[in-house]
Order: sequence, then C-alpha cells, then structure tokens
Amino acid sequence: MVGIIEVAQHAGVSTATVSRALNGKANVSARARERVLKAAQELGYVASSSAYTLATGKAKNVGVVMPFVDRWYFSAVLAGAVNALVNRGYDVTLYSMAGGDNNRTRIFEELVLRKRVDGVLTVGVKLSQSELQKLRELQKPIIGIGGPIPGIRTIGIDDEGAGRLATSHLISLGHTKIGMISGSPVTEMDFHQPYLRKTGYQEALLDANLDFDPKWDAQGDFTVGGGYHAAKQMLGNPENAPTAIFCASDEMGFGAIQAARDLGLRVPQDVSVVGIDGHQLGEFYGLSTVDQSVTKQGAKAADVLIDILESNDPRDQENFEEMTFWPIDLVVRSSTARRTP
Amino acid sequence: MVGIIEVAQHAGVSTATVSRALNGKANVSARARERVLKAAQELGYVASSSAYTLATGKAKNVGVVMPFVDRWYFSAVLAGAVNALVNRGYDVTLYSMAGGDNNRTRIFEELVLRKRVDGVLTVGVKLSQSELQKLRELQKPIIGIGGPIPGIRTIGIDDEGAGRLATSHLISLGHTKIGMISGSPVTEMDFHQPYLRKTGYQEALLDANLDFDPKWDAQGDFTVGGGYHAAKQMLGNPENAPTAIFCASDEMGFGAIQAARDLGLRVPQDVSVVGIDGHQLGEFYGLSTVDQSVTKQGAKAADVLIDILESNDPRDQENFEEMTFWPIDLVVRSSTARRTP
DNA sequence: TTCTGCGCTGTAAGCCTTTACAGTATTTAC
DNA sequence: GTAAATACTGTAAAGGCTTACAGCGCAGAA
Repeated sequence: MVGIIEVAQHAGVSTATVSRALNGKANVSARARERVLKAAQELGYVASSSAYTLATGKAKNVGVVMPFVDRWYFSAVLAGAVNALVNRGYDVTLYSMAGGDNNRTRIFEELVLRKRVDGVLTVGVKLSQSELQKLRELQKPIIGIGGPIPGIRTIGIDDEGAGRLATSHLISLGHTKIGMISGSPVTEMDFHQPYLRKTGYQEALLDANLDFDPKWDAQGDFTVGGGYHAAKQMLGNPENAPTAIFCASDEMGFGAIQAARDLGLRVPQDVSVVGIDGHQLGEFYGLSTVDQSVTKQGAKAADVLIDILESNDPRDQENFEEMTFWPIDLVVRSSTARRTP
Repeated sequence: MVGIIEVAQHAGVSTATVSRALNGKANVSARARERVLKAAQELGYVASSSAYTLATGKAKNVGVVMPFVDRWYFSAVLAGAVNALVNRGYDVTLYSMAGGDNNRTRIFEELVLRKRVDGVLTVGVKLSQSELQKLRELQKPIIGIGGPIPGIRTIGIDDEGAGRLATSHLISLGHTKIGMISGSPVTEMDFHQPYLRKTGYQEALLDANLDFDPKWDAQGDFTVGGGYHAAKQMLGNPENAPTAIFCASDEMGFGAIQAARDLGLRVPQDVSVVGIDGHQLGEFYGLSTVDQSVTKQGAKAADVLIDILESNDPRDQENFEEMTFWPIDLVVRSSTARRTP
C-alpha cells in the first residue's frame, strides 16, 4: 500500500509538504504543490482515513440513524441526505434499528460512540432518555428529522398544520362527513406525526363546526395495505360512510383509493381522498396530497449539519432545542372533488 | 474524552491488559478481565475506531455501493445487508451514485480507497473497466449483488430462468398471446436483468411453439408508472391485445394491473399478469410473481463477505469470478388464471 | 554589508490503539 | 527444594497521518 512517504519521495519533498499540498493549506510553493499532486496522482495515493481521523479528530463522516431503510419515508430522506453529504465530501455510515432491541442498544452503546462520526442525523426515531443521554455525551452535533426531539435541532414539517391543511381542503370542497386514517398507536414509527396530524384534523373540523366522529377514526399503520383495510371498513357500510377521507400518509391514501374502487365507489365522485407526503406514485394514483418534499428535507438537514461541523463558532457545535419547519404545499390532483349532493 | 489510559488507571492494570480484556483475547486473568470490564462500563469507554483501525488494519466496516437508495430493489437489498452486518458487529458506509457522474467518479477515486472499509458490496451496479480496476486495486474482497460482474463473486438470481418460469406459468394456463413489459435499454439500472429476463421469456415461448410478437414487447422502465403506460398501450386495442402479460418487475406489474382495470378489463379473467420480485405489495395487489427474496439476498451477500473477511485462508480474500444463484419461487396469486376461451 | 522579515520546508511529536517481546509470579514436576 | 513450564502482565514500538516549531534561503531595509 502506497503511503505518504512514498509520495514524498516521488515528489522530492517531505511528508509535511505532501500533507499540506494535498489538504490545500497555505505555505506551499506552486512548484511543490504541483509536483505533489502529480506524484499522488501517479501513485494513486489517497490518505488513510483512519490515520487522518486520528491525527485531526475529524472523521469526515456522518452517522445516519433510522428505524428502517426500506420504507418510503426513510429511504427518501436517506437519498437526500446521502447525496448532500457526498457532495460535500462526507461519507455516510448508516445505522438501522430494524434488527430489534439488542441491535438498537448496540448502536447507541457502541457503534455511534466509536468516534467514527463527526455528527449524527436521526430520522423519525423516538429516543429513550438513556439514548438521548448517550448521544449528548458524544458531544457531537445532532440533527433530528421528522419530529421534535428534546434538546436537539430538528427539521420537519408542521404536522398539525399539514393535518389541518388537508382537512380544510376537504371542507372547502363542501364535505362534512370526513374520515381519517392514521397510524396505530403501537407502530414503531410512533413519533408525534400521527398524533399531531390527527390533532390538525380535529381542529379543522372544529373550526368548521363539524363533529369529530370516532367511527371515522381508523388505523392504517402507515402502509398501503393498512390504508386499504381501514378504508374498506369505513366505506363498507354506505349508511355510515364518509364522503371524504384524510389519510395521514400517501401510502395509506393509495390503499384507500383502491379500497373505494373495490367497493364500486368512484374517486372522487363518490369519495374524496387526500394524503400527506408527496410520494412519487401520487401522480400515478392522482392522489391529492400535502407535499412535504421529503428528500429535500434530508438534504437540507445534511447541509445544516455540515455547516455546523465546519463552523468556527464553538457555540454552533452545541446541541440545543430548535424546531425548523419545512414548508408544505397542497397539491390538488384528481382524488378530491366537490361533494356531490 | 475518556481513553484507554483512564480505563487502565481506573482498573489498576496496564493499557495492554485493558485492550486484551476488551477484545476477548486469552491470557487475561479472570480477576483482571472483570475489573477492566467494570471500569470500561463505568467510564463509558469504547475504543476509538480510527485508532483501532490504524493499529489493526481492520475497519470493521463494509462499503455498500448502489446507484439509488430510494428504489424498492435497492432499499430492500440494503435493509437485508445492513441488518446482517450490524448483527456481526460491522458498520455500513453507504455510497450512492445518484448524484451524477462526478459523484460517481469521486466515490471510486477517493472515498472507497481511503481504507475506510474492509470490503465492498456492490448492488446492481454496472462497473466501467476503470472502476473495476480501481476496486481490484483495493485488494479487498468484493461481492456483487444482482448480476454477474467480471472477476468478482456475485450473488443473484437466474434471471433467464426467472423469465422462463414466469412465462411458462402463463403458458401452462393456456395463454398463447403473451406480452412482456421490460426495462428500457437506457435505464440506469441497465444491467443484465432486463435482457436476460426477456431472453427467458422468448425461450419459453419458443419451447411452446409460440411466436414472439414485437408489438407485445414493451418498455416499462421498471417503475409502476412505466408499467401502467406500457400495459395501457398494449391492452388498448382489443384486436391486438394479449391475454397475459409478463412484467420484468413487480412494480411494473402493479402498473399493468391498474392499467387493465382502467381499461375495464378484469384481472385475471380478461388478462393475467405476472411479475418478478416478491415485492411486499404483491399480496395487496394479488400479483402472481417469481419471488427472489431480495432482502435475504442482501443479508446473504453480507454474511458471505464477512465470512471471507474473517477467514484465515488468504485465498478467500482474493476476488474471483463466481456466480451464486439464489433460489427463486413462483408465487401464484389472483392475478393469473386459466385463459378464458 | 549586516540585519530583519517573509515564505517555504523539514523534523519530530502527537493522535489512540494493538501487540511483540520481555519480564514476573505462580504453578508443576521431579 | 530446585528447575522448568505456565500464566499473566507491562513496556514500548508501530500504525500513517497532521502540524507545531525550528530552520533555511533570500529579498529588501538600513
């Protein structure tokens, strides 16, 4: 393996100069810099990251912690974050907690601590007190995505506002019987979203003097199948069926649309459906939604984190509680329409 | 930050003993081991991974290289791999090439070389000659997933066999007019799969003395929307419509089912649809498919890689060409039925 | 000419582990 | 009781880089 010494010899300079030249520091003559670059190129030399990290204390690496990697929301955030990070020269170490609790413990006890990362991005994770404690002990910047985390900067949408926006949209179309499909309380992603989105829904109903009817409050588990079953149940009995459904996620919305069709109901003539997310397939299904541009949120969070890491102000390195709301956007497609009398 | 010296002092032993105890080496008295473990626990000590890597040459880290992270196939593989790796104490550094060519170049030129990883998993990546060269120069074990890569161990399915299996299934149901929806030649994932699956389809037709009709050969881009459009086109004109469609991926299958329904065709009475993948939503759509258990493939590849990394036989460390076929499984659901005369 | 200051360069210490090697204590064999 | 083997333990080097510090040459000032 070719090291910095070989490069130095090849270029006829010292290792210090090689290091300075390769890291773009000042105090290197143009001549020396050029020779070093050429030598490194020829020998295919890249500094060992472990030695670099040991010497500088910087890992040029960010940890991303999420419960799943194969669910839409998480993979979309991940895509945005990975892209932003690699663009700025950072690697990404991925920690998924899907493997169960012992996995989860190990992640927080060991892996994250190994000073392998300069900072951490947590996505949709509800942290226990001790986990939060562990992360804080790291003394490293942490950014949360997707919901407020105590004592940490967080980026996400105004979930309550999103619920209200989606519901208001239905109300403005003349609907008065509006159901909602939300997550189950025990779902692992049992963050604040389901709760807040439902609160927004209820508030919007209240503002419009509409009643909140518990029989139109269903659980869809944030999956297509869950949305399907919930909607089928809700729309099954024509007597009690709402004329519009607000789904707390687009995927549940897809399921709901399918359920309506399978029941012989037309969307949007017989029933309107609106979701939250901005899932790529929304266009395909014609699902009206509150777009939260998830991938961009991931990219933004990554950029903010790197800004912090590269800031000279030590106060930036500290963690503190701050919620940044990402703008949301109502996208009206063909799944919502004025109520037919 | 607490280091090994503090632990040694706290436990009243030398740093060497701390290291040995913590790494589970022999030649440590029970008494010393116990004290060290206790001290480390109390101080919350975990060895710095960069120092560990520098001293041992092992990073306990595996690089995963894939073109996308937010597409089904890739996120499913990733989920399996991440889980398997973390179970065996390895971290995962993720390299996505979605950011464009300069990103891609940097990954291969710089990032992967920084001896941050012990081995590499490449997923569905078609490597250029120079990239392959770069990876080989790494002198580190590489496992490919999803298609044969020159000079490298690869795990994947028999794509030709899968295409044949799916098509034979339709033939066995009495279908003679069988269309296929495949990827476009320019899709970025333009690996061998689309080609091989189509070959299998054609061979199955040939074996059954059926003609391959180019008008039933459509491009669906491996997306739901692509499958939808392709199927709509194909089924649009009842005169020329096939009675069954083989889709090279489940997602295209979902689109095709939807297209059929939108055209007023019943699935499977009027048209049968079969896919390849084993997508979770397959059950929801009732899509018959050739299951390739993608997540398990990812986990298996990760396990094989770690076995290699931890093997004592130096021959194992070398890369060589070997294709391991993952078993596939025809799952018949409600989207395929005997042709109605 | 001598001195100062600047720009560049090299030497060597330091980052934090692991581990070879040497050394000590303890046991076992005779 | 002594010698030899065994079981631990500690010291210090090594791993590959960055960077503080000292040193050098040379231009310009006095």
